[in-house]
Amino acid sequence: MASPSALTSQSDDFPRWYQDVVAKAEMADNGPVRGTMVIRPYGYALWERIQAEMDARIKVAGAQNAYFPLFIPQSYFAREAEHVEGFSPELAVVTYAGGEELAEPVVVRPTSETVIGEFMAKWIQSYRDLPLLLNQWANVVRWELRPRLFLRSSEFLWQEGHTAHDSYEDAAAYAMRIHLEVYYDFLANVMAVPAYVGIKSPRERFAGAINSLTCEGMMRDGKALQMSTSHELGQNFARAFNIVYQNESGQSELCHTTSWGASTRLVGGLIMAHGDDRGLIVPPRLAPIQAVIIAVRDEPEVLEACASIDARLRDGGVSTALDRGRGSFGRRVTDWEIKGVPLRIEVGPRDLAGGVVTMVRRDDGSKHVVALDRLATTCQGLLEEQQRALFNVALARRDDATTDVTSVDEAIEAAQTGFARMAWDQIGELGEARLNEVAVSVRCIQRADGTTPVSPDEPDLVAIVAKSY
RNA sequence: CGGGCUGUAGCGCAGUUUGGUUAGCGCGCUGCGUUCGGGACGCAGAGGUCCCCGGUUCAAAUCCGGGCAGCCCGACCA
Repeated sequence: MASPSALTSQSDDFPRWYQDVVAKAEMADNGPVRGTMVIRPYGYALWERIQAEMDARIKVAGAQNAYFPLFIPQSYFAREAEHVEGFSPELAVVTYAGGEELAEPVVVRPTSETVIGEFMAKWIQSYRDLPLLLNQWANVVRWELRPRLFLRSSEFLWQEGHTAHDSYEDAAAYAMRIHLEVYYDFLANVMAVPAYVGIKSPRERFAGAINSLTCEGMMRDGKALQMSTSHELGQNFARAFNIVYQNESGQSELCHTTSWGASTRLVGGLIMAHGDDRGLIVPPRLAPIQAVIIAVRDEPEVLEACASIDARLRDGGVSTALDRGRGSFGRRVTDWEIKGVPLRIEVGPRDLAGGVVTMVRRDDGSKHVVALDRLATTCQGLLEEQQRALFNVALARRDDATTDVTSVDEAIEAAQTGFARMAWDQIGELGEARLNEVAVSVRCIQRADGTTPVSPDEPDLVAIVAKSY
């Protein structure tokens, strides 16, 4: 049955729908300074889940967490020409502190290649010190003129990995490993987002990198969102910061470095990749609350039953919330739907009389009457099914909205509603410029089988073309 | 940087043209009661430097001058 809508519908006005979800699911607010963001507890809980899953994968890949300063000497940026050029428009610079003008202005980090490079140079002496694999969880500042909560804010949270290796091959292999085993794996298996993987065109590459790997997700309005990046920095930063090591025969050599990151933008991606007209849809493996137990009535027997169901589910490893029946049923249901909780467990007098509860999946709204003695296993089963279904639905949607084309004009047309796929060598620099003129871009370049190439010079590569956030 | 628009309760707005008693409305909020299987309702309440400064006037949210802030479009940047 159609209920009066709490949100602007996606088809009506997608950006407005997004803002409504962020506000009504209590995820974030605008901060007092334009472009800043207050992340509210529910939004932060989602970020903490993202952090936990990615951090575990990062550690499996061998990197260790560390922390570097927020303030970076301005002179550091000048050392790598492309890097400084790329970042200077969005730098926030402190020129006055401690009651006086600073002798050297201090940059608020937009990314940490430079400071970390400085310290890598200090810590690396010998080939025995390599590879050096670091990661940090931090906030960064990139001054934004057109901010949007989670997607583009002047300050945001992220993870940035920085590594140094003794060879180009080792560095490239590590960047690829992070790209696939941390980011792609997390996106596919936790966030249920089937990302297109590939490398960035030279034009879209990170400032200072020799190659950038990317995971591009399709949002429900058909636009692309870059969900992670992994960069091969070659010897650019090693040269700028003198990151050298002695090889086995005693000669000094420059390191090869990488950097890679994913940010709170992923929360925005989560909203737009799965959300529907009823609000957010959180995949069960990511959900801070996997099941909400709703007391249909605020009555002692019902509340008691809810408390015992809650305890049993927690014992069974399900993270739960308990809704104690204050306020109207419909309103409470709607509020939990907006928050995207995967499973709603309704417990009312009618259920209890029959020795059952009613479970409702968030993704398809299907109702399941479940006997009390099969609570935990059924709950687990429905969560797992929903996790799979979300990925499969997103994959089908992505493939349906991806059109193979043979000309730039066709690519532009396809990009109005989805993605276009086209031979990379048929686009060329000129074609890419024409795309950019109409706010369409080459999101990534991949092999025909969809895997990530190691260089843009491989033959027969295809480009994924779309509008983007 | 150019053009357009807007600042009134937590949010969204009306009122300003034509100055006039106590500045309203919707949502939200507080209390009580009835409700509760898909966004409930009644009654009673709380909440305002009408962006700021100055001027005109018996009287300014309203008229005049100056300032500040924000939004949209364009340009720039990626």
